[in-house]
Parts: sequence; structure tokens; C-alpha cells
Amino acid sequence: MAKATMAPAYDPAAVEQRCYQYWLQGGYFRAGCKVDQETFTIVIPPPNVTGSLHMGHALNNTIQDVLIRWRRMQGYDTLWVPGMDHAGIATQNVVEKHLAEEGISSRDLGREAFVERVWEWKKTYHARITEQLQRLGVSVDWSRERFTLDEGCSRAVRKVFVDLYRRALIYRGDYMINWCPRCHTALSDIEVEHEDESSTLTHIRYPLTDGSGFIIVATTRPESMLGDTGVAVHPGDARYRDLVGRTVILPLMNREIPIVADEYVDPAFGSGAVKVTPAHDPNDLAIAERHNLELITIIGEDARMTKAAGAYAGLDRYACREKVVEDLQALGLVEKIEDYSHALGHCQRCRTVVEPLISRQWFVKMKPLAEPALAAVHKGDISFVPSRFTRVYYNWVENIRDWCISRQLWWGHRIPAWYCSCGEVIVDYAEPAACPGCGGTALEQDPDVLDTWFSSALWPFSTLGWPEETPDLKRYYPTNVLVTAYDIIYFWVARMMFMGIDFMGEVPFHTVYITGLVRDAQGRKMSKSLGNGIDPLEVIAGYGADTLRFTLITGQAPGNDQRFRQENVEAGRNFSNKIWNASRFVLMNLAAGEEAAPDFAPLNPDHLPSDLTRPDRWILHRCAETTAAVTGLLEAYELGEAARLIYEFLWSDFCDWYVEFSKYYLYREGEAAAIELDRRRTRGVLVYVLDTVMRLLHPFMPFISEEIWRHLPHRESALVAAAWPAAPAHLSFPAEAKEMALVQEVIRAVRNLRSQVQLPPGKAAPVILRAPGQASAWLAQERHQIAKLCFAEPLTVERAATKPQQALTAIVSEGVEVYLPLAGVIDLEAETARLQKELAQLEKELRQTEVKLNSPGFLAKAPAAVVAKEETRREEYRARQGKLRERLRELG
RNA sequence: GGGGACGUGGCUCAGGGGGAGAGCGCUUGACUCACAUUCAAGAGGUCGGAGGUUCAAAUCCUCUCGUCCCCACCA
Repeated sequence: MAKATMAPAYDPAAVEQRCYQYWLQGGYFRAGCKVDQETFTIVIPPPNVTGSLHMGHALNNTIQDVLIRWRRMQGYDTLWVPGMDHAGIATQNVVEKHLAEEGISSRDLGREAFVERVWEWKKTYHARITEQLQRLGVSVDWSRERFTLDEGCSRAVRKVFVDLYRRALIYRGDYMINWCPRCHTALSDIEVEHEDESSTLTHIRYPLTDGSGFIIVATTRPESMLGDTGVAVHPGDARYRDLVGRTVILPLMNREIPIVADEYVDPAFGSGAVKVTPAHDPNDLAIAERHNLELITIIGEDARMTKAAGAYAGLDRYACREKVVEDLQALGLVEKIEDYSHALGHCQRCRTVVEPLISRQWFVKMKPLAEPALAAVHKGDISFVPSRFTRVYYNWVENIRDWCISRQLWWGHRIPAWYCSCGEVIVDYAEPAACPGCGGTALEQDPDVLDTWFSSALWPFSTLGWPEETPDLKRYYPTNVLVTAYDIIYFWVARMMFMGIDFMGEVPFHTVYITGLVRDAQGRKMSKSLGNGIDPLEVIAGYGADTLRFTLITGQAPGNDQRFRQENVEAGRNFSNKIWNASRFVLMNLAAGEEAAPDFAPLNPDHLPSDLTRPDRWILHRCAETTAAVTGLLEAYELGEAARLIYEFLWSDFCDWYVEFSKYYLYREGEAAAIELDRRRTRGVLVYVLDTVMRLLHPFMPFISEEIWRHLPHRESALVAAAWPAAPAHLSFPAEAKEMALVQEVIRAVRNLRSQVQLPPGKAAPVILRAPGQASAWLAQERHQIAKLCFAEPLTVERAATKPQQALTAIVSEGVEVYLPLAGVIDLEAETARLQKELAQLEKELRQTEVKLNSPGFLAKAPAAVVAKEETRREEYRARQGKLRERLRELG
């Protein structure tokens, strides 16, 4: 399996497709193979079959994949259920638009033929989305894939509908609903999006019937006056007290309508009198119900005026508005027209202004379903990450209203209700043979379909086989975590909770991880109409799936929006390149010859070699530290932070330092047996660390890590199924970590001094280190590393080395003095100035520390560890101060 | 009218009670045997403003200014 040579650059395109097939063929994504293990389950938020996946999907699925891959490596029996949503209204709209381009109207086509066409569409986009998901690398269990409109899900929908109906939680009736005149269907409240629009407030004079004057009403919808059946004023409004109970003649219609008093009216707004149009405004309807006012429907489902609008019948609502105002003006009944801005409801899918209409629809009674779901969150059975979304959820659920679920569409779950000519309504799981009332067989099924979110609400259990008591349902419900963006908490998350708790008796998931939205580089929402969307597939094609995944994950903080920027993608690409080359370095050094297979096992952490060097112990320490931190961050759903830690460890610690340290042992010359020992040990550490990093990295960047893994010498067959690393306590070497920190500090100091005089790297220069006590021993032991990494030749490390006069100086930790003796090259004045500046800065910090340590409050109340740290800092500063002063004296 | 988020180096953003970080950009130097998709050194911020809590505030609280989002049937 392992190969010695790796291409000089990582080519994602060559690796990814093959790698995904390798995982599929190995059956690694399939759940149920670890029957004795705890389960970890996620159901995918089913993408709509309307089109292709966007960046939000890429983020969302990457997060889920990270969690699933991580838990799988931890040994859980993981199940990630894939599937898609039929997306009723959205898909119907898209297909209709598509057909319209061919000159075909869905009405001409007829229901059956149209639905057939939508299934064809579904087939195409199902394949496309599947391809996209696979390209992204999702480790879903394809054998369990579901579709909201498949047989099982449909059975679940019917079961829930019928059962809720029988419990009187689903009812049918004539109520005011939101109607989209373009989609020609009812909508639920949350499918209506309110947007402020500039409009006008028209003040109209309604003549009193007795001819004694006018009452003025203000409206944003003058055309609706044609359906007015009353005028309302506030009962306490002195201006109108005498008018209550009298009548006005409705202009244009010449209908006599009453003036009523109602608390709803705000006397401070407009004229303080409201025209009442009960059939076209929910508030007016409420007023009408309180005062027994008539309902007159003057706007139809096509947003045109009905016959009841008399002379205006047939006019579009906006054309009618103009005409009504014109006619009123001609009659001298318009008092004034003011500019006015107010919120108008728009159809979520087509942006058309919705029309409130009274219509016969099906509804779900929500309160009884919502209460247990509210309690579940209060009790902590479900928690939101980040927790602030709990309040968003409460806010909606506490004020929940009944849900209009019927849609006048063709694409979706047909409502399981049949009507008999005798008036009987039959709601049942399957089509009834005959009417139980009259025995008639001429039954007609309700032509409407259900809101697409009705089936989505059942997703966590319908996908596991419900209503059958399947083994999957028993084993994997409830699921562990739901990952979704904040924009569908109401549409989906809350409703899943309602249905899950009600029908399963248990919450559908324990954690709801809320993501933000992926925006464009300017912070705008990515949208088709703006044309600013970035296709995830294009990024994958250009940079690889791992780069896309890493970019999205690191750009993300739970619940916060992120901007998708090209620069970040490039940073991700660079990281991929770094990973690849670090691995190449390790692999190249394992092989005995160019084509030979590597024969070095990684170091066994349970049997550490006794000759581990200080750099070895340091990198093992950092590796264990990183492993523990990454695991902790994943447990806290801090995926972005976890990925950043891996990045930092791999790039800064491993590549920038350890790989450089390792070169000394790999390439040094000397006695053969000793060299062989050095090399063997170093290779062991290199492989161990690389191996561990690949495991840590795998959930985030599965392709490149799997590909590198393929080249590593190991026994486990595939990284996807390898064990998540532990951070054993015996790999903790805090002392060596501290000692190496000093070595690094010294190297940095020398490099800094060299750059002061623009010494090019590679050009050797002498370095003298004066170090007290133990520090001197550590540095002496690492002299080869220091010499190599800062081109020190010769390097002197002594407790009391002779101080050179002509030298650049740096004072670092532990009282270590660093000298770069360069007789003749140094501008002593500049050097003195530089040191003085440094001293001034140091003394400033020293004073701050001393102020703290002189404060009785600090000494009495701060934790001992903090005080001790501050004391150490003071000693450190004082030591440096002394040495700097001394050096300045020497320089004169 | 409610609710929430954000305001941190030039840009985009992490972080979050004990002397601030990253990526990109910028300056300087290097084609050093894994990588120029790189390496090394550096400049750059009183963490929006005011007050409070605390021994200690960028971090918690209150107010304030500014940006944005969600919910809401004032015509």
C-alpha cells in the first residue's frame, strides 16, 4: 500500500475522486457495523431538489462531516442519513418557469403530466446534488438515502396527518390566510416576508348618511374601500363620540355602513377613524367579528377585483387603486394624500405582494404541540449552540399561531382527505372504498398538497423508517445533533421538535448547532438575482475540496455569518501545499533509497525510546497538547478554533521548528552506529507526529490526509476508519517544552541581530552566548541546532564567556546574553540607541509589574499562581534590566 | 414596538477577567538540499465612547454612538 515517492505538488483533482470511491468501496460510511458501540447520528438537512448546492450547503455539510468523521474515528457507530427535499412550492415554481421558456404552461399540461415533468427534474437535480455532495467528501450512508416524497416518507406524512386530524389538532375551515396571487396558493405566516416600502396614505371623506358632514378615514389601500362594511373609531375618542352608531354612505358603492367603536383603533393615528374591510385585512376582520359587520370579498385569488367591486370588477388591484383614487378625487372626496412608508408582505418564493384573503384551508393547531417542545428546551433535553438562539426559539414558540398547511399546488403530498357528494369528509391513511355516511363511491380527494415543511418536520424519524418500528429507528433515534443555519429555526427546527416529541415521545436531537450564512466578499447575501453566488464546485475544481472545507471551517464561528473571500481560499490552498510538502519531507527521509518502501514504524508512545532528544520531547509535548485541545474544541462545537490549532501546530511547530531540528539528526555525519540510532529515532518521531496530525486533520481535510496516510507505514487500512488520537500523559514534557522555548528565543534573537546588519541568511557569523546555570547546559546541549538555525560559526556557549566589545547584543530569558561580534561593521552609536530604546521599553513594563506587586489588594486577593507569575516576571525584567544597563556602560 | 448580533492593527476576522492574536496586505532580506503556494526579520492596535463591578476589564454590568439582522396585524 505504502509508496515511497510523492508528487512534488498536491493534485486534488487526481486524488479526490479516486479517494471517495475507495471509501465507498470500503463501506466505511455505512452505519451498523459496530453493534456494540454507542451511536452518533445526524440527519442531513435535506437540500431542495430545485437546483445546485450553494456555499451555505457546502459549509453546513462540511460541519456535519467533520463531526461525523471525528466521532467515527472515536469508535462510535456513526450514522449520517442523506436525503433531499421535494421543496413543493420552490420546485413547482422552478419547473413552471422552465416550462414557460418552452412555451408550455402547467395548466395546459394538466396535473399528472406536470407532476411527471417535475419528477424528471427531480431526477436530474438529484443526480447533480449527489455529485456535489460526493465532491465535497461527505461521509453519509448512501444506503440509507431518503427523499421527502418517497414511499416511506409519504406514509409517515399520511399517518401524522390522519392522527392529528383524529385528535382534532388538524382542522379545516374558512380563515384569513396569506395568498400569493402569482403562485396561486395559500402560504403560512412565516412564508411571508415583510419589507418596508414607500407608499401613500390616502385620506378619504366618507359622507354621513344624514348629510351632516364627513368622517375622514386614512388608508394605504384605497381600492379596498370597495369592500368596506363599516368605519371604526376609538370608544374614548371625544371627536367621534356622537357619530358612533350613525352611518355613512360608502362613496363609489353607495352602500350605507355603520360607524362602530372599537378599542383596536389608535386615536392618534391618521384621523383616528379606520375604514373596515373585513374580507381583506386581518385586523378589520377582528373588528367585524366584534360588531357583526358584513364580509364582502372584492379581491379574488388572481388579485383582480371581483364582481362585488361593481364597476371595478376585473381590474387588477393596483389599477383599481389608481382608478378609485381618481374617481374619489373627481367627487372631491380625497382630503389629502401623504407619503408613507410601511411594511408589506411578500411571497418568500416569488416576491409578489401577498393578499390577505379568507379561504378554506387546512390548519394545524400548534399550541398543544408547541408546549412540550418549549418544555424540552427549558429542561435542557435540547440545547442550542450558540445558546443565544434559545431565545430566538422561545420567542417564536411562545407566540405560536396555527399553521396553514394546505397549498394549492400539484407537487407535494396530496392531502389524505376525500369528499363525498353527501357532504361527508373522510380523512384516512388510504383512499376509502366508499363513503361511510352514504355508501357512495363517487369520492373526490382534496386537490391540494401539504406545505413542504410538513414532511420536513418528520424527517428525523421518517428517514429512520417510522411509522414502522424498524431496527434503525430503535437504534438511531433520537439523533445527536442537528446542523442548520439560523434562517430556518422556525420553518424546520421548531417543527421537528414538535412532531418528534409528539409522535416519538422523545426529542429528535439533543443539540442544535446553528451556523451563520456564507456571504460574498462585500458581506452581501449570495443570491441568484445579484449573481454574486460562488459555486462550491468551481472552488473545488480550482483548489480541491479540502481547501474549500478548510476555508469554510476556519472562517466560521458558531452562529456568525462569514464572508467568503478569495484570499482565504488561497490561504487554505497554501496550507494544503504545506501539509503535502511536510509529508513529502517525512516520507523522503524514511525511504532507504528512492524507490524503496519506507520501513520505519512510528514511535510507540507506550514504549518511548530512552534517547529522545529535547526537540523530540518538545514536539511530542506540543503534539499531545494540540491533540487534547482539538478534542476539547470539537466537543464544544468550536470547529473553527480546532482547525486553526491544527494549522498552527503543523505549520509553526512542526514545519518551522521540528522539521528543521530533525535535519541535524537526519543529515549529520559521524560515527555510523550513532548516526543510525539518531536517524531511526528521529524518523520515528517524525512519522508519529505526522501520523497524529493526519488523524487530527482528517475530519476537516479528509482527502489529502487519506492520501498522505496511504503513503505512511502503518497497519490500519484507511484513515477514515483509523482511531482518533489520544493525548497520553506520558507524552507531556513541560520541562523540555520550557527549555526549547529558550532555545527558540535565542535563535530568534540571533536572527534578529543578524537582520539589524542585513547579514544574509547562509552567511556564517560568530555568536557568543553567555548563560547562567542550567540555561547554559541546555543551550550547550542544543548548540548544533542553534548553530545550524542561525548560521552561527563559530558558536560559543559558556557561563562566563568573554564579552566582545564590538558586538550586537540581545538579552533574552533566563539571563541569557546573546552577542553577535562583528568588529568594524557595527555602528556603535546606533547599537547604543537601539539598546537604550529596548531598556526604556523594558523599564516601562517593569514599572507596571512593580505597581501590581506593590498593591496590597493584589497580593491579598489575586490567586497565588497569578502573584507568582507576576513575581517571576519581575525577576526576569530586573535581570534583563541589569544586563542591559551593564552592556550600555561597557559601550560607553 | 419587541428580541438579537456586531464594532479588536490597512482589509477580513478569531479570541475573551491577569500586559492582545491569525490570514491577507505592507517594509527588509533570502531561489537555505519538503515547500517561493516558501523561509527569515520587522512595522502596525490606549480591542467604538462614557460610567460601574473587581486587587485586576479588550473580556462582566449599565448607558451611549454606529452598522446589521430577526420577529410584530397600527389603518
